[in-house]
Amino acid sequence: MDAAWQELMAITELQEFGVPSDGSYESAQYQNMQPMAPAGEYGMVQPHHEPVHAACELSAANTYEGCYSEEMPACHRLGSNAEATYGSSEPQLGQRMFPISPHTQSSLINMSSTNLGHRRPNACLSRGLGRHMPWTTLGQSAPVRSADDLESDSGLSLGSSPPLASPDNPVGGAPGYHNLDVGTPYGDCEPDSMSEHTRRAHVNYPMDYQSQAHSYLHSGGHSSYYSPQSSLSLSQPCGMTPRSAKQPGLAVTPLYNDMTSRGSSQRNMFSKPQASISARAPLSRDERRAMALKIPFPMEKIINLPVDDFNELLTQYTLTDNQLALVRDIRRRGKNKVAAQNCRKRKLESITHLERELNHLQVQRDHLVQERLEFQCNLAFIKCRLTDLYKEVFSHLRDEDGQPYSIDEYSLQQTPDGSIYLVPHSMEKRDQ
DNA sequence: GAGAGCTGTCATTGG
DNA sequence: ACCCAATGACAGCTC
Repeated sequence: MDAAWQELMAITELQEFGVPSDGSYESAQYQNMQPMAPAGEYGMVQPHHEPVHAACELSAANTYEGCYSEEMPACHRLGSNAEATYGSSEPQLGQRMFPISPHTQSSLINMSSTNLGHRRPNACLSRGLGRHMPWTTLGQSAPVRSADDLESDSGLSLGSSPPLASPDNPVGGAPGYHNLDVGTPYGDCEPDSMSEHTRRAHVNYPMDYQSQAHSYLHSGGHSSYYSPQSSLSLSQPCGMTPRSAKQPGLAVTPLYNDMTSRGSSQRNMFSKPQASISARAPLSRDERRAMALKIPFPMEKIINLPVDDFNELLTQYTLTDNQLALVRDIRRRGKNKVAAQNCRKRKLESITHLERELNHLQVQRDHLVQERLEFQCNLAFIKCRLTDLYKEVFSHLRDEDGQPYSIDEYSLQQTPDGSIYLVPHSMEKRDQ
């Protein structure tokens, strides 16, 4: 099964990425870019259209239907073949997802929203819901997995995690994520159960993400806010103010241009396509969600802005409830992710510190034990020496008759003023 | 295949 | 009441 899948995926990759005749997918992609038409309700549709157009033409009707199987058990899909499967084909999901017909999109969205089930109760089951995805490829069974299945997290720099959250998670405080229609957030045309596993797989297949992000960044992913020119304005400043973003026709891509390392790597994409491809980090689940919902500001701001600034930022845009819910979830998850990282770091540092302190105390204890032994030896030696001196003094003492004193009957005692007296033991007992 | 380690996420708690 | 940081617990993934 795995081998068969890898084979199939390999073919798909050829179809998807082998298009450019010059051998440079990036350049071909870029050159093929065309002014964007407003994406309308399908935020991601347009952005992903051009880059994979050829491939999609080839398989638009069956791309998604063809890439994943309905038959493999959900839990099974998490298996070892996931890398081959998702690494090569899943990332293309975001791309291929959009060029397809509205009907297919609706199906995808349904799939997405369906697949947003809460992880905790039954992650497997929730992932398994992907079975409802209308993608059946060439009648071949394959893991069904959403993009979010392949990756999660709202973080800016780190990998991903299992899906959860808001949209799919009723507990997550994102009520709008269920029963999503086409325009709703998490119904974002983006499958929602990407796992860390696949995220890492994407690292091995950066082309997929790269092309997706590329499409989004440079082909008017935020069609509502940006003009088609934005996709071609490679030399533009990366940052964009929210207000300017609101102005139609401005050539800016606010969402991810502003992102940390990821953003910069994307900016370099055209100058050094191959290098940046391999270096690019995959988009996280929340990033892709944000793109799908056309969130008009960068993840970095969503997560890092102080609450006041964040709220002010939100007031600068007219966001739907779903967008607001997503943004707040992204913020919550992003902050918590950083907090968890810091917490673990502190935990490790604490453990390291305690181990170091333990070692130090053990050394100190050993030293004190050794010192005690030395003191005990010295004390024993001094006691012996004192006994010898005592006996010697006694041996020189004589009574009126010139007879020596018996050490058993007398003892020498010293008074505070330094005087020494010979005291009979009988008197000692009486004094006591 | 089991287990350790890593990571993201959620729930909870306290400031 | 709300926000936030910290943290335990859980689950998925990689090695």
